[in-house]
Amino acid sequence: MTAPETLRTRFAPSPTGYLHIGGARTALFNWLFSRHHGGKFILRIEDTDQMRSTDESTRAILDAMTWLGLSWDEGPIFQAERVEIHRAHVQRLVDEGKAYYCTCSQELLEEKRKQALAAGRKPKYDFTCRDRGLTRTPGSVVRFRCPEIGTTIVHDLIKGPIQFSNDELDDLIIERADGYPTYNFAVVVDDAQMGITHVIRGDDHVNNTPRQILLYQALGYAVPQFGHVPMILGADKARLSKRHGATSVMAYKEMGYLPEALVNYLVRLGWSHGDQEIFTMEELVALFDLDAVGRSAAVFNPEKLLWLNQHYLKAYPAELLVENLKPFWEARGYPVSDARYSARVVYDLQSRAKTLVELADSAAFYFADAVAYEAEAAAKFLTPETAPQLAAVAEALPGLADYSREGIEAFLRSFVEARGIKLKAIAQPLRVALTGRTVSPGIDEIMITLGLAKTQDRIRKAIAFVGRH
RNA sequence: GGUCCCAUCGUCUAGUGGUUAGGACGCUGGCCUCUCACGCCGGAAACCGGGGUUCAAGUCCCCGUGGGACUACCA
Repeated sequence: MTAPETLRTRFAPSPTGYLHIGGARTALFNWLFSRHHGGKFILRIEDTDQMRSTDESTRAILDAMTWLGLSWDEGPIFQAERVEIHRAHVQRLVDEGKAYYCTCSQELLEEKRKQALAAGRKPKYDFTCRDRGLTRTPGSVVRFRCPEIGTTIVHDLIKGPIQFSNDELDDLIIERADGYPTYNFAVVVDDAQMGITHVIRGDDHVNNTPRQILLYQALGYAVPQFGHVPMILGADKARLSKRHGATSVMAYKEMGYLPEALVNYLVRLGWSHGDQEIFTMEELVALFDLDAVGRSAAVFNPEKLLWLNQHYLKAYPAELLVENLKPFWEARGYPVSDARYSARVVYDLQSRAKTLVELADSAAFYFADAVAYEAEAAAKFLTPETAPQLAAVAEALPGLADYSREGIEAFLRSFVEARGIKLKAIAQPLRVALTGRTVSPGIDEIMITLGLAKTQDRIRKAIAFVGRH
């Protein structure tokens, strides 16, 4: 009796750039799928393109995955380190007559492709070298002998069965002249050897799948299950790219997005659970499965991501948000040594910001030594008429029995009542005195966070400011 | 050109033969209110087209149309 095989998924990016939105969603789906089913998630770096692969890209991808919370159980495994294994597999196919050497030049091939296209024929390899019985020579490549008859069916977990006629397929190159395997061959060998049971990837790979299935069969390996997730498009319905705005996961971190928001946004692109919009990671692990993944492409909608970010921002415990804010505050030179004060600041601001950047920007007045008054605000509210009122407030404040939000609120109400003025007649001058601006958190909130001393000090400085103008 | 995939509000989506076609973002009217947010209540907004099948079709089938992917010695 054999134990049930553990489910194994993988994410296999090529290190030719940062981790982008589409790749992140593919990784997320793989991660969630394996977690949901108690399987393993493997990370493999497909770096067989020696020209375009870089270590920086590898690092950037790993960083982005870590930031998103997509931990891997095995790897990273570097495909380029496995070339000997790939070559051995190629050799096996050659020995078994399932693959052959080809010496057609790229130029000639390109020429023939053009001609075929111009003549309205399908541009596939013309079998020139197929039965020449060539051996390895400098510059030769290895081609897979693809069956010319029969059909190959991809039983896609998301799209259902997809049928391909084998004669549509090609004698694809499996080993390049430089001795490195091509993508379609390396994935098959690696996925087979790593025991990948479920290949979940972008649906730009569906047309590769029948060739890969044929390779699995030629190699005598079990064919895994496939699930092709739809693409992510830009607003113009074209494949998402830089011209649609930020596509790098880490760019979103820098723009002040929370990983929870990005994950939540990404998972809803193509997957749903009834009407639910907000999911914790735990919920996702419990709920996610391929049967609820849609088949159609989705347009990336930055507004909704922003809304989710705002949602997480206001739902986050202030103390935790302080940690996320650190790099942004440091970049602005705020003195943030007092953790309690920082948390109070965040508490005041978190329902008023859509990103960490916005939050950090709006926190400036809390950390400034001297309030910088906006010209218009000062002109309108820091006047000889309001100065006496401000003075009266500053004077009364120390006598407050209850220096709390409620206490301050009550004080201000009785203050304006006694003077027969509206609350806003004192609130706006106070706001400008305290923050320099006409838009800010509530007066009571600010006064609490700032504390009595700073509050009085700022009011007095505002009065002095009036005297000077 | 060929092969393959896809098609519900502007966008993300629910829907699994019988619904006033639901939710969310965005937009918008109002309420709350010391400003700004938050929050709450309301509104406009969709089944690509044409044929079938069926008593009944957004849901099933076919054909169009539109979009996308692939068609490399990239992955």
